[in-house]
Amino acid sequence: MGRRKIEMKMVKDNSSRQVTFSKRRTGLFKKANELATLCGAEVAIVVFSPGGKPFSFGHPTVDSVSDRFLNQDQEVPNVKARAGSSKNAKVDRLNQQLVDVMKLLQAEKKKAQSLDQKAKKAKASQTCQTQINELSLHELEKLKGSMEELRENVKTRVCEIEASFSLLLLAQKPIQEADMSVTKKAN
Amino acid sequence: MGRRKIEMKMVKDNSSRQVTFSKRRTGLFKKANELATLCGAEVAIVVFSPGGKPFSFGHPTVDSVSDRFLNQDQEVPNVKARAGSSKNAKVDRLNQQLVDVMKLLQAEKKKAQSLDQKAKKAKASQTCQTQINELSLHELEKLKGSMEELRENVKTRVCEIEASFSLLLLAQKPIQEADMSVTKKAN
DNA sequence: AACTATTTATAAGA
DNA sequence: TTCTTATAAATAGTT
Repeated sequence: MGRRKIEMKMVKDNSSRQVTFSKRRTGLFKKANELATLCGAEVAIVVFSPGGKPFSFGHPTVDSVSDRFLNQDQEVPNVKARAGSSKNAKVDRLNQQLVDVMKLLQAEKKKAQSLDQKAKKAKASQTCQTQINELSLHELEKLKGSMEELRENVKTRVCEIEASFSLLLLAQKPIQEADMSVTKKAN
Repeated sequence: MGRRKIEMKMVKDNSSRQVTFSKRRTGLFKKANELATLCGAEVAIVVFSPGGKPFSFGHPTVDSVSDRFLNQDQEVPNVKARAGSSKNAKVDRLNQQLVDVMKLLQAEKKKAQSLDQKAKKAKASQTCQTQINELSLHELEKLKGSMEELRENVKTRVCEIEASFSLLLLAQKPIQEADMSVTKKAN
């Protein structure tokens, strides 16, 4: 959008690139502001310059928007049980694992509920100092264990899903590059 | 930028506002993509439409960028050129959601660790009956909350993955249906 | 969803 | 860096 049309490739010259970045970042944030103003939309943008400096724009704030994004409550989508008719075994496998995770979560939910109840009981009998002290400590330990267990279980499941997903991607892109973007840091 | 200049105020007409949102959101994401491409910058955008539907753009991914933003101190990750305008948008989306889950687990893990430490502290000061009684009860409540939060977050993520997965399955079917199954519920 | 008259963004240049 | 300006790109209103 200027004197000349430019190719959509990385600007080679370091200095020009910095200039382009500044101008375009300004433009991007302006556009974002207009979108928010005109449409009443919530917008959050985070940008790192080629030099690694962070910039952000948020309406109302970066945090509020990203929070909303991360905690999107969604109802449970109906599981399309297409496993039987599928031609793709890998897909079926992935699907099955998702079901497994759901079951796992259900189980953990029950477990957590019983822990909740015990916690409430403990709180109710708070008047009895000594007893509750020991009890709550006990529950604390159990809760800790439960939490670690839950964390481990979910982590395992996610790893499994991830592995199958990589397979799936590879199957869909026979000659293309492996999807490194999925790679996670191991815990 | 059109037939007429418009005031920078909320568009009143509901229908026009939706149209404006669609057009401008597209433009915003395109600009973001250009910024990332031309300058090698990392960009993450999250937008909620006036109707509450979430949209996002990330280069390399929303999560990698927001993560870097939140933990500003890490080294510069290499930018795997992975534009949001990829051919296989559905796969990209699913891919990203998997990354999301991993990120979530990381966060929860950290949280759980800090809770563990507090629990240990509580245990260490067990000698002081009254104090520990109150403290452990407090931690018990926090653990409970944390656990519920973890459970909810994971559930949500799994739902999202499942939704995208349904999409993927549909996309693989010869007779493709519109991907309404992935439509997010307005908040 | 396409079209186009205009406005806006911006690549070069100063 | 900031400003100027010729031109490319985005888009508001229309069909």
